[in-house]
Amino acid sequence: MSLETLNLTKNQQTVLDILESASEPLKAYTILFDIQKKGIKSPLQVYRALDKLIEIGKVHKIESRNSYVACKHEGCNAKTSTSFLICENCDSVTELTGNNLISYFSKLSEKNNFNYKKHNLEIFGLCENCKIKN
Amino acid sequence: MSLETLNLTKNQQTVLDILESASEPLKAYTILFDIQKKGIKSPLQVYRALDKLIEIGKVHKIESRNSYVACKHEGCNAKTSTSFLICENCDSVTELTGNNLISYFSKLSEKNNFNYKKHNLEIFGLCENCKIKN
DNA sequence: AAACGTAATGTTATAATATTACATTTTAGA
DNA sequence: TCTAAAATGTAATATTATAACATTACGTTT
Repeated sequence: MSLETLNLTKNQQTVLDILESASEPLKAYTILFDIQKKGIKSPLQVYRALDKLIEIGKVHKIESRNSYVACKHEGCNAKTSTSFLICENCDSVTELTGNNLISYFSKLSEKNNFNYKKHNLEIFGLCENCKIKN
Repeated sequence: MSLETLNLTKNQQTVLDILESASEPLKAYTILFDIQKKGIKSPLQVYRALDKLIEIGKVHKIESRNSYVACKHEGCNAKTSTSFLICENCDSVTELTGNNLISYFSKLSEKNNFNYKKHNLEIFGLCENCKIKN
């Protein structure tokens, strides 16, 4: 269970490596293009690796952009819920963590007679660097 | 400017009608299939109508599902930001409104040195009906 | 070691979602 | 009525993602 984060397969490790070395979220076909020299030839190989990495919480998907980002948090609990600050200028992404959001959304859901399970939050704006420049 | 919400074109009205009569979000190609008898033949016609309807706030996109939902609020201010409760069982969607979320997210962004512009929030769980059944 | 079970892989094809390009028509407003 | 902006029609194509199925890798049980 906890070991599965350690035992990545070659394809999974290859995909994770490229995501971890990227400064912004990558698209699946960008990943595919970038690692074809490492033996990954088909989209499906990338998507399967991504699926697994997402499942174990090492990678998150940015839904509104169809792109994928490596999680920087040790033992990230965001296997299901994710919260991001996304810079509209440079496309950099910061992941928000902690349980405050979850409890806030749980209460909000309750008020609407809704049983909270998980969430995706994407906040768009300008990151610190780009605020200064613009 | 404010008139444009009243003067929908035929294609726009056709797409809006089908979204308004649906009980859950629809996908673009589902819309296309459903209204081919009304003279809309190509994906582009649907996407253009959707673009316009989204622009004026009559329709919102559910990013994580590539689907589209009609807004039930008069003069919805969610032209850019949207917040949804999405039932994982029946796919029904409730839109959250009000400025509480926006101010909450603005403050949260500030704390992270981020300049808030807009957001997408998707909360997944069980709606009132499905809570009871399950 | 041999057989087995499970997860992962490789490969081809295809499905599903969305946009580009460009010629034409409609519409609202001066 | 003229005109500029918006919308339309049509074909082609780009982008994102999955289905189907045969094969391989590898740990576990005999």
